[in-house]
Amino acid sequence: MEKKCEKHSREFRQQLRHKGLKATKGRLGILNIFAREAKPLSIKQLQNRIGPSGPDTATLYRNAESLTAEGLLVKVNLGGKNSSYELAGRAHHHHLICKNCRKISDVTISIRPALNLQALKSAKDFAAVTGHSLEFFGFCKKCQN
Amino acid sequence: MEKKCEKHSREFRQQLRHKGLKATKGRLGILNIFAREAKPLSIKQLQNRIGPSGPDTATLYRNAESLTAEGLLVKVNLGGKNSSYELAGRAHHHHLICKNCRKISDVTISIRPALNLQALKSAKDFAAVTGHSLEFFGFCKKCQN
DNA sequence: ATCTAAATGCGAATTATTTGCAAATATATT
DNA sequence: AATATATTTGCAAATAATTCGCATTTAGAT
Repeated sequence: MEKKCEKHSREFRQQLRHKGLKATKGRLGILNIFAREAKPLSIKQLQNRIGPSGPDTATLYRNAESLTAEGLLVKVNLGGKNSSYELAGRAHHHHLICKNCRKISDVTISIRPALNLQALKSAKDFAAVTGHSLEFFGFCKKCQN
Repeated sequence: MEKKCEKHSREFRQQLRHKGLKATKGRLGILNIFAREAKPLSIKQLQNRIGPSGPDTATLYRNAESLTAEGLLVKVNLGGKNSSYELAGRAHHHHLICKNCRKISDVTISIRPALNLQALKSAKDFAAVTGHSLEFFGFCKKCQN
């Protein structure tokens, strides 16, 4: 497990350098957290995982932004009042959120490629559809009542 | 146009009463704004439309919440850092947002009914999928460059 | 080892949203 | 129409979420 972390770190270090971002301790820490937990995390959650020795809140925000801009993270839109992020590079997927306990499961949608096309056809004043945000809401088995 | 507004107001008044909410001047004003402008509006945008004589900010937030809870408004998730709302009761639709100028167009997706089902099948630890949020991003014709 | 642009910490500033409470008011009741 | 009462509102202040400015530090190039 120590090894796995280091393997990740090495990869992350390369990716960061490749994108022109410095491979700081803080950034590697952030990326490792996301690698360990394949779920969207808010800045606050990220901060809790990293602990008080980690980067300052402002730095976390700045890094979430720069890492997202460079495509190492993706911003996820879970409907709460704060943004969440997760590691990019995983297969394209969506989320299903329990409206009661906020548990999140990954979801894959086979008909997904057709969506952007349909959207573009449906809005005549648009020239391109570059992406979408699709999140599902419901109840997990524990919370069905 | 005066008449249309008043017709709306009468309907809204009934709906509010039916839901057990008082038909206050503020609420009718809010609903009329949303009726006039069939686009998602943030609290701040709503406030600008209503002007300084309208309800207090706190009241706008409270009403957005209560009207959403009772199903007269729907909360929309456009990825910004603040929530938007629009009038419920219109045909189910999604939005396409221009990443440059933030223009919003309505979008309808024919394969939509299949989505929730696919999501449920895809997440084995969930008992039900009750809804989803689907928004598209791209560039409008004016902003394609 | 040195240099430099990029990144960080810290505190303060914004922005977004919520809360407590007294005053106002929409409706049901008389 | 006047009254009673539970809801709603305004206001001010609290909290949460995010951003900014700037002096200091540091990763990576030389």
